[in-house]
Amino acid sequence: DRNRNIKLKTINVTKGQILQRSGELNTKVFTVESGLLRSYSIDNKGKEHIYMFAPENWIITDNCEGDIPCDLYIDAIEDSTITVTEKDFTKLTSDRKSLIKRINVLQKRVIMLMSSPAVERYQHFVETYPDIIQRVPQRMIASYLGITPEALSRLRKEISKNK
Amino acid sequence: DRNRNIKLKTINVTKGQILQRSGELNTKVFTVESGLLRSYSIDNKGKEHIYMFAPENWIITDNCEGDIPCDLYIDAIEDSTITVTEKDFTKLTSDRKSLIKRINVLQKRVIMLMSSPAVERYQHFVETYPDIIQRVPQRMIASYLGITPEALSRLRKEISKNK
DNA sequence: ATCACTTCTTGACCTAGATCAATGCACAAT
DNA sequence: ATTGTGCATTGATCTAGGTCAAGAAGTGAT
Repeated sequence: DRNRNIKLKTINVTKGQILQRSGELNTKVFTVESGLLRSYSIDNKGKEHIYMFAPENWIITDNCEGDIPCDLYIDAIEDSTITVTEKDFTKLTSDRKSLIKRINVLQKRVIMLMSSPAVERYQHFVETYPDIIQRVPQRMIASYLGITPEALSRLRKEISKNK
Repeated sequence: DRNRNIKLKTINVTKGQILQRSGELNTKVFTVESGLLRSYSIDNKGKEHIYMFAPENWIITDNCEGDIPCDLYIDAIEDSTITVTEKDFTKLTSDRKSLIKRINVLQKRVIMLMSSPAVERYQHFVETYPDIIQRVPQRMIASYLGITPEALSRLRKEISKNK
């Protein structure tokens, strides 16, 4: 059984209780036995963006790797009973690792789509995939960012003006 | 080695060549040796939305399960050399299955955030998680959908008017 | 019962980004 | 050279959804 080597405990939490904060290092995974948890990020204007809800039998965690600080807060929307397990990074197959990395990228993308304006999404894309920019037409970058080619053209102009 | 039992072949594709269409059943995973692929969806107005780029060493696939039709098109942005493997659903651990299911949900969410207006995202949410609606305040639903509580209130009113 | 607190709703106004249409530009084919 | 054809840019206008502010209605604590 895959849980043989990871610590596991069951705890009760009350509505509103925070289990994890953004910026913390964290290696915990929460499985909801009963109740309801949520994970969310807070943007630079202080606005909350819910990433997921976790009712009975769902698993909720920030998909951050070992030494990278979390992006998400996790708290209880209802009084809940949950089991807490530690992620065991040493046991990950390379295959699982790449799935987790993929989830990570998607997590960031979802949060950015909800909380960042097009300019920031573009800048983040440029920093993260500088090589891709050189290789694909701008309209495809626009399509990836979720905006029109016209909008991308204008915001690029704006960026270049400001420096 | 995890590839022992899955077919694997290397093929060359030319720029513009389509490897997979939305609506098809598909169990293939493409690994890019050289070149550049992309996956994308087409919304009901005929507009493309790029889900991901896959340059050298990236893996690209529609995360659809065995008998569910794909949402994504995959094609080549540059002439590319890729290896094709078949997904082997029989070999999945329950653990891997749940990771894949999670990626699936995220994939749908990213695409919807890029291509669907708030009303449709709300309706999709209601259909997918009818129980959650009952249990969380509306402002949290709004936060999950990426809109303000005011906007959600108004679009709900609009929906109820139209029936 | 009343006060405090929170959620939801509504209205007036604003803005990021979409849409539509025109123009310019590069590169390929003849 | 010239005629596409697809891409980027620019301008004018429009709209979905955001912001801000003010009620209304529910809920719990004293």
